[in-house]
Amino acid sequence: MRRGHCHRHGADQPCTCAMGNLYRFVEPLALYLLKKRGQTHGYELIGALREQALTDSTIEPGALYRTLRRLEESGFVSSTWDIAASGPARRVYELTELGEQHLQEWVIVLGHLAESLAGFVSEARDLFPSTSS
Amino acid sequence: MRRGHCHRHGADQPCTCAMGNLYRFVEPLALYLLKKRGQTHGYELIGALREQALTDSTIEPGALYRTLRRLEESGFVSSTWDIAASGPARRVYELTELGEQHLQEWVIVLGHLAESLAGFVSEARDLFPSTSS
DNA sequence: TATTATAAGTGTATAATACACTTAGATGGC
DNA sequence: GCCATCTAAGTGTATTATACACTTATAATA
Repeated sequence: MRRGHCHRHGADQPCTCAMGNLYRFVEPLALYLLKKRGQTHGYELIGALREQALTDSTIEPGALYRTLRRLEESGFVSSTWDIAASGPARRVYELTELGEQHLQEWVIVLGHLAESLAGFVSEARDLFPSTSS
Repeated sequence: MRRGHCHRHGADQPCTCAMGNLYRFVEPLALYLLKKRGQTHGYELIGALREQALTDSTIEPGALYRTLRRLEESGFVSSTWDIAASGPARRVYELTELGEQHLQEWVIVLGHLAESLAGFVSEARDLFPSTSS
């Protein structure tokens, strides 16, 4: 997306697309959804991510599938093929013990980030004269 | 930095370095500092960024200099050379009108992100049994 | 039989970061 | 005068994350 032009969300208000590539937090979101749902497959997570996204950009299927692959290589999730269900075979993922720990680490890191961002936003707002009232 | 190993912050608690490449928010931080300080040069901003960083990783000189260059190409800042001061010549930056608007957009976007992150962290914490008490 | 929904990807370009390295002016110690 | 150090502004290049398009294949439905 070219900076300053967002065709998806219009010109009503600035959105992450128009600000360049913002981190989408695919990894912690995937770990969180796996923890919450127990077992799931990628395609189902794609739907869940449409409602969970932390920015106003949606997370792409490609990004999710690659992230799941990497999480498995790192030992944070394990997968098995489900060929019993109707439709194409599903690769069913599950959090490992290590993955649970990793999610908890993400929660700590993102907690700090949320606080820092809130503080920054508050300080930055003070630099501009209030337009309301 | 290899994931899971942070030589800078030790093993006391998870840090952004060990979680992979997290967005460092160099652009909004630079815009904010320029708004706050009026006129500054890159080297001074590097020092300021050491105290303002939103993650526990410091922002690198290389990233800042490239960001300032890009901001100028986009018309968000303007620069002039200061050869009067002692030492090597300084490229002195200043926010433009467009840059002020862009900073305000960043504040809106990061405000939303801070809220989303705080909500996510809160929901994720609920998935783990409390260890305290 | 053709279309659509489901499911899991790959290809490839751009963008952000990580770490190392370079260039060059000024200052202070010897 | 010479060398180390501080100041200032970069560049080189590899890795990681994202963006968007595209492919493959199974099953259900019209």
